[in-house]
Amino acid sequence: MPTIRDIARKSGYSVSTVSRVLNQQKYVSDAAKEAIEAVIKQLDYVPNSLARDLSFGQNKNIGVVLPHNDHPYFNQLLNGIMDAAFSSGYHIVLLPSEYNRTVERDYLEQLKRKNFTALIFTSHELPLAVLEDYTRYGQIVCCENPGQHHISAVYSNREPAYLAAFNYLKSLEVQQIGLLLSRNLAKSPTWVAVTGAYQQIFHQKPDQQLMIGGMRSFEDGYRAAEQLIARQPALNCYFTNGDDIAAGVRQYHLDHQLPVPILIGQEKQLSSLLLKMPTIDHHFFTLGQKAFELALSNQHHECAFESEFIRP
Amino acid sequence: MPTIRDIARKSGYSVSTVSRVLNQQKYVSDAAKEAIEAVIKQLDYVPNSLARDLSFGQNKNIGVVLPHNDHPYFNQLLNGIMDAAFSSGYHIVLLPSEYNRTVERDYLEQLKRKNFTALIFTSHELPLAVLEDYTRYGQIVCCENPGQHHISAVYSNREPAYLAAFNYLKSLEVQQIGLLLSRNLAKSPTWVAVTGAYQQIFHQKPDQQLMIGGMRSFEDGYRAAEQLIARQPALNCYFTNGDDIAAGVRQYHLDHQLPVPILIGQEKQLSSLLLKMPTIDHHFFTLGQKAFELALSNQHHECAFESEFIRP
DNA sequence: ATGAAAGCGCTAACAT
DNA sequence: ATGTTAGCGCTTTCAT
Repeated sequence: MPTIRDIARKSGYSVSTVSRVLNQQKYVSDAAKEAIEAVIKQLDYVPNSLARDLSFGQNKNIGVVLPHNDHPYFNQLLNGIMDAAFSSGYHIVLLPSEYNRTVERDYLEQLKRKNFTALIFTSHELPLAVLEDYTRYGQIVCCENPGQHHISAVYSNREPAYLAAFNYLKSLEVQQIGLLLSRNLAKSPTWVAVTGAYQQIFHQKPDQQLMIGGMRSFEDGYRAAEQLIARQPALNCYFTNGDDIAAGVRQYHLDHQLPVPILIGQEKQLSSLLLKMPTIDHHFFTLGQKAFELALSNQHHECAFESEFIRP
Repeated sequence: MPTIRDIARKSGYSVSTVSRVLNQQKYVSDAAKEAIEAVIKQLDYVPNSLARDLSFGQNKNIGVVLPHNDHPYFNQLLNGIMDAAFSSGYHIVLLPSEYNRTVERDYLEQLKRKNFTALIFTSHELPLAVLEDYTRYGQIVCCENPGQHHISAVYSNREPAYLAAFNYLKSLEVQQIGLLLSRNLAKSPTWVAVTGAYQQIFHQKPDQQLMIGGMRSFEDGYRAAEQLIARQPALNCYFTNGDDIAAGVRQYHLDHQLPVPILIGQEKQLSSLLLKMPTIDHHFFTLGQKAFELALSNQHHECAFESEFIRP
């Protein structure tokens, strides 16, 4: 592989002049430019990125930490990130965390080693204080409200949409509501927000027996319906964390000659459109785009969107 | 940020000794090791990856070229790749190509610049000869039968499963079959394989009017059913390129009081399990794992699997 | 077991 | 406009 020195020697110019034409800088005569470019073409030369990165002190990689990639939340967010990254010259590195703190910590250490220019946490198990601590080594963006922590963030304010959704169900005079949620943790922000909104509207806590977490797919919804119906045969209303999950619930009802239930989806997947059910749009794609934007910035930013309750 | 020289100075040892303890090499006295590690901890030092990569002549990034990420084919393949990469110390860089040759060419050039150690093409628009040409700059793995081309490859032999599927439909004495396929190109390998198998079993070409390409999702299946039923109201059998697509078709039939059709899915998504329909497992996850393995190897390998027709 | 020094290939400050 | 050279921070050969 020829190096910049080879080009310099063969063209009769110096390395700095070659470097100048490579980087399209000023102060290069047409003659020099032409001669050098000829040699470059002749020797089939391309500059070495590793050397360039070392010299520049950083590479063009943005790490994206995500626990797994089979939930629309991560898919849509990632698509937004990719979309924004596409024409930027930056690369997206996929960093699976599996909700493991040690793994997350390792990625932070890699940021310190300059393996990435910035890190986007689509979700995190580590305390925000830890993330904050690493911001001195590179930009870090998280996807939730960082509260007091000095971390760049993009997130959607979910409460209003949740309130609207429960209000809608209240107006339908439903008796019981199955709550299908994402994480299994009662302390997760989503869980808290949903139960909070529920209480505000119905003036009581949701029935623990009708709550299930860990929902990711159509299949999960199907099985959840099975479980909940066993506990409460008359159940015919579900608030779910995804359109596909709702579709699974619906399928279970259909398959077992139960009346089609009242459903609320989330993520605004196209299935909600087809099944004509209400959904909640958290604007994850847009969030992803914004997250990437913040990752490139070196200032602190917080960017809040508003989730939207959508009736068919 | 402290460098290896700082550690050397402060510990009283030389740079090379420090390097030895960093890389856990032999020939370091316990005293030296201890002293050096103390200083490392004290100064909160970590080695710089950029410098390391330059010195080593390559980084630990594997680029994965994929046209888009909303088809289970790519998702499952990617999951397999990620799974294999997870504990390897290598990173997966997502390289969206959008079926664009110029973009693909650019990724190949980046391989040449040593921006990646290897490249996996889950799909490619560029001729295989071009990919082959770039193998001198790093390992390249493609996900189809490379034929005469000297490129490492993983793929699944689809024909037997297609034959089995059509045989199954024949045994059911279906009159017409809607064919829902992936790409819109009549020359794509899949298209050729499917129509070939069809002809072998039914001794005639499939009806062009009942073929639709570009299927990616539940929604696509739903709309395709709509179109095909308009052309052929009695249609009640579909061979599809995905379980979700089949699910969409089924939904259309249900929503329009049409009898539930005979369906064959693909990709062995869980929906086929729930909907109790036959499917074809191309083992994409396994393929992905293998693709990553080959990416790390510097020899030429080809690895063929066998697709599997699965009856519920 | 330890150290000195020569790269790795490029950028950029400085000199001419 | 062009050239010289000192880094960037690490690994590795070759001495000792």
